[in-house]
Parts: sequence; structure tokens; C-alpha cells
Amino acid sequence: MEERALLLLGILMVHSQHGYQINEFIEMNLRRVTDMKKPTAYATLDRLADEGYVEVHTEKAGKRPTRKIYSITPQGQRYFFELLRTNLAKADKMNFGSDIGMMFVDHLPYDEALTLLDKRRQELSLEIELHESAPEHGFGLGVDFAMEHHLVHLKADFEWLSSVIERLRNQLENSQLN
Amino acid sequence: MEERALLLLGILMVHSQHGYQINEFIEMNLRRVTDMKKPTAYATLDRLADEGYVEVHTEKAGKRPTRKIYSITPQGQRYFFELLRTNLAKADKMNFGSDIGMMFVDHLPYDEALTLLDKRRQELSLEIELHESAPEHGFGLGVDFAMEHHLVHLKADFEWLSSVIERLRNQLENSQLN
DNA sequence: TTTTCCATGTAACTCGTTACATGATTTC
DNA sequence: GAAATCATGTAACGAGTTACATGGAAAA
Repeated sequence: MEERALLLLGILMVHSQHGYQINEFIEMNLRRVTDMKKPTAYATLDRLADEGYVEVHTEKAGKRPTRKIYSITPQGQRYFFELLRTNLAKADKMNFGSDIGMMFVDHLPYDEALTLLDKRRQELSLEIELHESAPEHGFGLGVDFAMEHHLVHLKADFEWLSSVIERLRNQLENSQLN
Repeated sequence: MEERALLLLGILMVHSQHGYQINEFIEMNLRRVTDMKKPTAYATLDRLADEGYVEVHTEKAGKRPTRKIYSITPQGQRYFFELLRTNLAKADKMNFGSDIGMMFVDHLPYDEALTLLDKRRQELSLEIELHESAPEHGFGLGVDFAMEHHLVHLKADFEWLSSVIERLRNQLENSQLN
């Protein structure tokens, strides 16, 4: 929740923009970092406006639909820094939905489990490729760090999954010796 | 949503239990893997009962409050395997709240950013220690894999964070040469 | 005797998503 | 003439959390 606010305020720290522009920017550049959807962005911007953290002024440019341009206020900047500090100092609480399935792998025969996990590994490696082949968009150090962070976890996941698959294969071979 | 169901059905695959027991088990053993809360468990169990995946029969043991004992039905077992297969084959979509702050590190002076990130790293290393010093509870291969998975990501995060801190320190030193 | 344990829940709320609505305008 | 783009939203729903309620029994 505060993360959505932090993201929007951070974007507005660079320069004032209207909602459509912000959403487009997120869609094109930050999809790996956030999954915030358009209606959430619009709603959050309105909320931030109500709370005095952003200012709105409408603009009618040419024949295009009326835009609402959001600018960050001084209070908004203070709030941004507050959110930023707590965010940077706090570790993510990680929990992975796939761990729940993993706990029960032993309920499936090894070969079926291996097939499923291999599919998952392929999906993962595809995502890693996509990530690595993505163009460098030179928005400063921080954005690079964030992207790198994401990639680090994808790779760690891949390595771990591979080792799980290997160990299950060994189990399969051992069980076939009987 | 289906993960909560998978978890509960998986627990009931071992043996029939009442809600309190299930919640206690989660609380004591699976807190690293799931964050499901009590009311969610009770509600999900009721839902699974409505859908015919589990059967309920009440039991009055001694002077203790009446228990509702949940048993998995044949349909429930089929549903369990269905959920298990899709869960195992699907990679987690990872997104980390801390990446949003990270994107904007450059808005803070290096030394302040370093202080905040160091705090976060300490928090992380504490969590890793806790994880490693936790006793082995011999519930089969799968549970061990899941725990290992969690630890792998904690460590990857720690390593990455350390490298970020190091690079920021270099930046700080370089900027002080002026 | 007060607190903790057992055992179950409910009600209100929060955060977010999905699907849809609007209407003009430019591109195919 | 149809489809995509620009620009904004709303309404309904979903999943889960928090805080609270209940009430007897055992432990401190």
C-alpha cells in the first residue's frame, strides 16, 4: 500500500505528469519491479491528492482528452523521503507460493514430479533470458540495482530448482535399483 | 487462494485433524513457508467442506470444547493432486516491495542510504541465523526442500545487498575525492 | 484469582483486481 | 469504417487481515 504511494511519489519527484503517462511508464519500464494496475494508480493518485501530498491541475492540450497533471507538494516530498527511508531499511518478508506444493512432492511418483518441475524450470529460464536480453534504460543507479535484484532471485531460484531436480533424479535411480 | 486450500488439504492428507490442531501445526512448524492466519484457515476449511472436499464430524473429548474434525474426501484427494500438479509446475511471480525504494536510492546522500541498507542487512542476517539454527523436523523430503528454498533466497538477498552496499561505499569514496 | 490454554468463529475493513464505461481522435 | 490510442475512471468482487467475542478449564 505505502509501496504504491512511494512508487508514484518517486515518479513524480522526477517531474509532474498525468496519470496516463505514469501508467504507460510503469507498463513499459517497471513491469518487472511492480505489478500495480491502472485503476490502482489512478485511485492512489487521487488519495494522495486528498491527503495533500500531490497537487492536481487539469490541462487541455490540443484536441486530446483533458489531462490531470499531478505534481508533488512539499509535504509530498517529505512523505516520499519518509516512505523511502522505511522501505530501504526494511527487509522483504519473502514467501513463495510454490513452497506449499514443494512440501508435498513426496505424494507424487518421482518421475511425475520431475516432469512438473522441469516445466517450471523451463518457464524460469525463459524469464531469465527475457530479463537479460532487455535493453538498458539509463535511469540511474537505483533502477539498475532493482532490476539486478530481481535477476539475482530468478537465478538463485533456477539454481536451487536444478539441484532439487538432480536430487530427485538420484532418488528415482536409487528406487529403481530394487 | 488455491494455495491455502492446497496447504490445508495437504495437511489433511497425512491424517484427519481439527482446526485448532492445524493452526497450531502451522504456527509451530510452517511459519517460514506460509503466513496464513487462523481465521483464514477456519474459513477455508468450511469452504472446502461446502465444496465436498473435506468431511466434518464433531467430537466431544472429555471436558474440552467441542472439536470439528476434518477429513479429506476422495474428491478432496483428487482436488489435492490437481492443485499440487499446477503448483509444482508453475514458477512464482516474484516481486519485492523493497525494489521500489531501491529504485530511488539516488535521492538520498550515499552515507544515509548506506546506514539504512546496513540496518536491513542486519535484519536479514538475523533471519538467516534463526533459520539455520532451527531444529530439523523430519517431515519428509518436500518440507526440507521448501525450507531450503526459503533459505536460498534469504542468502541470495544477503549477498546481493552486500554487493550493493559495497558499490555504494565506492561511490561515496569517489565522491569524497572531489 | 488472574492469566493462559482450548476451540471456534464473526464483522468490519483493507487493499487490490477485473471488467466495464465513456468519448473523442487518429491510424489502418 | 473499424480498430487502436488517448485519458479518465466506476462498480463489483475477492482474498485476506485485524480485532473482537465466547466460554469453560487448567495453570500460575
